[in-house]
Amino acid sequence: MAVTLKDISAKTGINTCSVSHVLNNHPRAMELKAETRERIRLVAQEMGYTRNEIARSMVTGRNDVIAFVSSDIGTWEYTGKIMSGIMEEATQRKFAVKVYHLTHSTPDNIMRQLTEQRVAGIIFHSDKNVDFDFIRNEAGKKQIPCATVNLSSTSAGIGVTTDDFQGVRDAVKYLAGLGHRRISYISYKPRPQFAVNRENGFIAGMKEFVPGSGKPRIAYSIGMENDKNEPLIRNMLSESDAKRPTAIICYADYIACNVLQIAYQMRIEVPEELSVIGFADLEVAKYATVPLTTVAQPFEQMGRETANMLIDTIKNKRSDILDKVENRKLPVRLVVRKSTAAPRKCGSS
Amino acid sequence: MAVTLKDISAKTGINTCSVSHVLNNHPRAMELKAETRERIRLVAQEMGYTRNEIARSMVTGRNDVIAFVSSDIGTWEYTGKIMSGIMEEATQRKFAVKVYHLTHSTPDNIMRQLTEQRVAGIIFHSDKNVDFDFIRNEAGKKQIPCATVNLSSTSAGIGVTTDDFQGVRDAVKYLAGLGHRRISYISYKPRPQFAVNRENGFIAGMKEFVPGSGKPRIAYSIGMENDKNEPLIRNMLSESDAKRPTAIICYADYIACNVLQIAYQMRIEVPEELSVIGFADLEVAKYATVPLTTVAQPFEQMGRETANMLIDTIKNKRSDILDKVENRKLPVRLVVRKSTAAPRKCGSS
DNA sequence: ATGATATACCTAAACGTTTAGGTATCACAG
DNA sequence: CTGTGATACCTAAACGTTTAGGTATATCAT
Repeated sequence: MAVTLKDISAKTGINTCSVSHVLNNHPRAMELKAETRERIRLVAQEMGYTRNEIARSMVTGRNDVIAFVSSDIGTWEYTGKIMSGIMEEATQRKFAVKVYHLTHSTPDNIMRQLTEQRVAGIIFHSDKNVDFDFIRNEAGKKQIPCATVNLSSTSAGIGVTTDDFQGVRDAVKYLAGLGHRRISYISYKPRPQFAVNRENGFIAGMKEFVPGSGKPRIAYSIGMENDKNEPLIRNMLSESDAKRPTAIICYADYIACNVLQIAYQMRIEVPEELSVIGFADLEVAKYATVPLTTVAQPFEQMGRETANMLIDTIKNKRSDILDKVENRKLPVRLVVRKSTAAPRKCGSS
Repeated sequence: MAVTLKDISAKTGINTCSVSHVLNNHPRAMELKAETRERIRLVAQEMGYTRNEIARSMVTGRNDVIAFVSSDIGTWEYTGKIMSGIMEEATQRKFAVKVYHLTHSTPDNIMRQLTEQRVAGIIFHSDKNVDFDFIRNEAGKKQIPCATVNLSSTSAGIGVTTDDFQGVRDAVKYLAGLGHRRISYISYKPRPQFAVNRENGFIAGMKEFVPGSGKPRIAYSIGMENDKNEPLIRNMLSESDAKRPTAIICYADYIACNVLQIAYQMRIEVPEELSVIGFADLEVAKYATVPLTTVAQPFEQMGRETANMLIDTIKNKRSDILDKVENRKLPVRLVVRKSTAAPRKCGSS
């Protein structure tokens, strides 16, 4: 169907391998007359030749494709940002990206596809740690480099996350600076690694910046669904004025939005009577009716750096490098919007 | 490196092609003794054989990969949902999905990659119509089936969108049913096809359900950035009580959120004094402080149906089918939340 | 006239499959 | 004891590249 080197060879009278050399700018193409080279290029152009990467892959044994395996495509908005970062880096380094959705397939099924298709490396991304171990082990056996992104697992390998600890600690510092002392934190119940890190950031921040504030006040959400958090938050905001927190930090923007919703229903004004801080900086933060102060995670950069590390590993592929451990924690940044202010009673106003 | 058919052949003493037949459950495998088949399978298992799809692709001339080409990865939250739908359908039909980001590359560069990598079909997705024509033409020349998703272009080909007209018309109908008569609409200035369709839905709805309401009130936003719409909206809400709209329908959820923000700043209560309706049903709609009534688009379904149509085309590949025109408009659904209610003055309350 | 060197090409083989066709052995009918 | 058909395999070639090596001709010094 498509034009092949053989077709060009037939038309120019030059053998396929010389044609190949010319069209790939292989050094050996220099052995041919400049005029011949020109003629080959011209004919290739005219006939609409595009090289067959599949055939090329077969003979070179390389396949410049990385796999992005995720359980969260279409679930969380940030997954798209991570992908965008991966794509940027991959494109720049001449790698293509294939996507695999864990939800539509079992891990072993995906692992089979990945090996059959001879992907050069795997980037894994999931909000559940469980699936990963299987993929990581299998990839290890098959010598396929593997990295994780936004997955703060404790297991070995290469991976990129954000500095969750620092993020919440910074938030506490900022609130303390505004004069807040009764700060509560909403954490996440199953306590995956990232939730633990954020929680520890809160505890450390309170100890450091609000000394003498006693036992840190932490409540546990059990998930993102809107209604699940309502009792928890309502309870938190129903305390007497003297005990009620003047600020709440949430482990996620969505939870912070829930707080805003319930505060609104309870006629508690934000930020005058209550400051609220989220985590992630999703669109909901910008578009909340009172725009949300939040800890912004650099999702695109996470994607870029993960792809970068993975492709490095692929390119220096040696078995010892497959066992390398490198975890990068990218710094996060507090974005101050309108949901935070100095507390009413104690302070300047 | 990896185990090949030849290795299995060597170990079992059976030639590669018979081994191939067995491992692919090819009918001709039946020519072998059951015992031999078992032995081959066992050895393959033991040696950890996984077939090389690259080699297979080369000899069969097929490559079960579809390309998702988008300019919006990481830009709009719904892109992930569309992808998820595509992946679901593709996985089920044994196709892999490669992703290409228009932003990190030029259209002709991407088109070259697509042909070099011999993808079987292309799904195109962009908020700008421009890029598409080039890709569509080139794909046409190369006989690569091509479909669009969420791109209401007027050009030929296969594509899936939502029924934008119906969506806004339904929204008007619903508001009219609540007793609203002064309904304004915020449209989008460059007026791409989808914006025109939604606008026409508004005009038709007003004519049908709010007869005698005069010239439809339409304002034009010039984009999504928060600050760009503020003067427009502020202006709209600053009219005297007798003239101010009691309801605003927006062409997008983000704009509706802007309306909520500004209404809040202006102390106009939603929904008591103002009803607001968005379009898309993104996360911001659920998490707005007053959860937003909006027209929900079935993004995942769009993805599924697009992939479905594309793969059908790939499988019956004949040149005449490449010119087929099929545009599906999926129905949308009004999701009523808390940003809409009967207007205060005229009506039940 | 001989050999060395450079120039401008060409050939053969390989990558790992699949496809289409071929063959050796045996049982059994006539 | 010849021919037919089934059984259980095997061989050769192809897909489109790339890699490594080979060769024919011309040029020039000795």
